[in-house]
Amino acid sequence: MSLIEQQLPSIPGKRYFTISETSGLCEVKQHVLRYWEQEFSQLRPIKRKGNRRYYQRHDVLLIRQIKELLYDNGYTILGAKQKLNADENSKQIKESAFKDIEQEVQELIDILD
DNA sequence: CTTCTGACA
DNA sequence: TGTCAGAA
Repeated sequence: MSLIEQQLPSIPGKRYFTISETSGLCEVKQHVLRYWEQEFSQLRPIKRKGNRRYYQRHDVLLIRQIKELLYDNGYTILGAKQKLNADENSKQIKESAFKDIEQEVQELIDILD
């Protein structure tokens, strides 16, 4: 989406990534990743044996997005949270709007038949 | 050897 | 956010 995102290493075709790999993939320190996990409810890597974190592609993408908001567009953590929640809401709104239109189209089709 | 938690600067 | 200790 943004210029900086293009510069980060592309995500390998693996399913899970250790915190070490994720840190490298996103260029965000490990302890920061753990901290963000407390701040952003959207960020929830699955935990396995020994409480080790395993991140998936969407986690990596989310982290990159958060990093972009925080480091590149001077958002505060609170602002970034609100931004992400707003995006999530508009996404849901668009989805429900799509369903409504889909419904109306179907009704028009029925009328034409 | 890597990662985790908790504590403290 | 950075760093360290001690455990797993």
